[in-house]
Amino acid sequence: MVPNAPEPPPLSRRERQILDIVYARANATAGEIKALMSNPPSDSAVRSSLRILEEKGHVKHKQDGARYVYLPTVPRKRASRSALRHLLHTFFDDSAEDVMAALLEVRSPDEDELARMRELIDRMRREEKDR
Amino acid sequence: MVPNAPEPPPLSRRERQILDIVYARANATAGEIKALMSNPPSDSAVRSSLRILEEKGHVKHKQDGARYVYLPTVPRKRASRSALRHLLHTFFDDSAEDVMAALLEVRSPDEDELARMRELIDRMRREEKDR
DNA sequence: AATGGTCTGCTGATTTTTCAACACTTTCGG
DNA sequence: CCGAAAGTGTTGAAAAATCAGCAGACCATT
Repeated sequence: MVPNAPEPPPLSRRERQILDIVYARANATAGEIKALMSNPPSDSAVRSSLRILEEKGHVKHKQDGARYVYLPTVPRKRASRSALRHLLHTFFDDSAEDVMAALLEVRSPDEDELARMRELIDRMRREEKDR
Repeated sequence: MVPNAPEPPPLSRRERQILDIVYARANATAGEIKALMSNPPSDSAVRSSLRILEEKGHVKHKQDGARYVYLPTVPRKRASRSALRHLLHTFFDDSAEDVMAALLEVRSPDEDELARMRELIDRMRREEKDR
């Protein structure tokens, strides 16, 4: 048993799928979530899973007329950093450089985006110099 | 129903945890996997899950004396690109630049690593110019 | 008011996942 | 050689996940 040892993911398969859709969209109704699924279960199955996600604290809902709009409880930014850390550790030996290489390969950014990415690095280097 | 709509993750919670450990280490015995888990189940529970992962085709084993050493069937590089794409889509609206910003924040690379990352970008820019 | 469509909440049946006990085999150390 | 430790393979029970049917509520239209 090792400190910081991985716990199993907290969400089941369907829960994970649904929460990912909610994060990708920023918010979603049950109907929207269902429409975004390939081979979706019934309406009520989607709704049951959302209710469980809410009980577990991963989403909350706002009333929109008669409908519920579901939102993630953990802000996207925070969840994204956590997911990124997990990715770094699992597949990239915690190396930022290796993720970057993969990123460039996967996304093939255009000239403008490359320039902006370069500027992010330069800005951080400047900040490190000021330290 | 939308083209490229997300499927639920193919692995259950415990399966996911175990496969992530196998990827992080490159290979592992059942005993090693168990040792790396917080609050692990019994030996035989870990082994059962590994056997199911193997039946599902996610890992294979090599015999090492009396012991099995488990390896991922999908190469780490390929799995990492797939995971990165999913991360991009779920949390970053498919923006490489946004992932980079998160990466810099999460990892706080040192001067050497920043320089190497910058060089990756510059190399890609050169390649784009040659196109 | 009646009707149809869309929604929520609940429930129990079914399926999947998780688990550990146990039998057996192999390896290691005294 | 023997016993203990470490390993594999199997199995069935318990727990968790998944599902859809259904009742009722809400909204829009006729």
